[in-house]
Amino acid sequence: MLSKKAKYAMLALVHLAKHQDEGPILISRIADDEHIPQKFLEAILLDLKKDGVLASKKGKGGGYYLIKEPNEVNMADVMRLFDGAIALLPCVTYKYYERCEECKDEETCGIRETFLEVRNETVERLKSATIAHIIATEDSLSKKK
Amino acid sequence: MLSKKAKYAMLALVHLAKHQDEGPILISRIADDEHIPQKFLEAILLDLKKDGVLASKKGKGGGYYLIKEPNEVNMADVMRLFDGAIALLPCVTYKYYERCEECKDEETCGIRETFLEVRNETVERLKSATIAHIIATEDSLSKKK
DNA sequence: ACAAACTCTATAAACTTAGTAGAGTATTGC
DNA sequence: GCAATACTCTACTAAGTTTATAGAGTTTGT
Repeated sequence: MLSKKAKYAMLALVHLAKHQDEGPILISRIADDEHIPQKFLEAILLDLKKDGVLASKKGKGGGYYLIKEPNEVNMADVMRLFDGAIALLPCVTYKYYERCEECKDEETCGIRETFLEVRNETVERLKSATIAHIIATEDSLSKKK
Repeated sequence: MLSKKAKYAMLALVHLAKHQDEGPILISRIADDEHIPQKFLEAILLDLKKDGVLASKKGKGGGYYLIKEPNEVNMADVMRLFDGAIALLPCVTYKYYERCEECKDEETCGIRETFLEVRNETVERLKSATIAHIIATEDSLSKKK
């Protein structure tokens, strides 16, 4: 399962993209609008800033804003930032690779092969899910309704 | 991430399928061969028994054995049994459905839509990953090597 | 100077995971 | 019938993670 952190981060990013033309957005506003505990959100936005997705301005008129284009920020990266690996087994991750202690032969492990395929599909799908794509999806879902 | 329970369950099931012709298999043998803590494995096999995948025999000559065909047992079911939902968001699961507290409108949520697609792909892939399929994969990987 | 607003550190409750201990129950072989 | 074998059940626990909260600190604009 996605952590609350990752989920909140995604909501905040979509919010920031939607209000990109309004200058810096207050943490308190995002927290209110998206129903996220403010103090918790502060830490999340800070992480996104350290990761180079957002920037902030202090003092009056301050707030957070996107510094990447909405089509350059994808859910795979967000998920990795907050929840670590996307794969369901440590032996099929790239960045977080870890051998399974109980594994006899990784190269011929059928379970590994299965979860490698799942991982690849998921990563591909999440990479194509950019903020821009999510907003477009929401527009299209709204029209149908 | 997959829990150890689910991983161990998969290893045990593959083991049982491979030795299906030898009658009941001892917990201790599976634990030794697959490098799984025995006491932990006992609980896992019991769960699989309650779920109707395995049966057991007590006393001398006893042990566990498959009562479903290897092509009828898939990793989606195993994962659901031990780890709950396969989906990454509670709002896109069928059996474990839960509304996201912070969600404004589920029907038009772009994040939900993304993770619904991921879920569907993953479930499909894991359903096709039966024990029989995993063993066949291992055979084919061994030959390549 | 002062208020606004982000930043940083510390702490904690609740929950989950992974595993252990030990007594209990059923079955087989002799 | 009895001893050995092997699964079953209940209870417990250590460690780690998640989801926060509290409060002091720092920077900026006017």
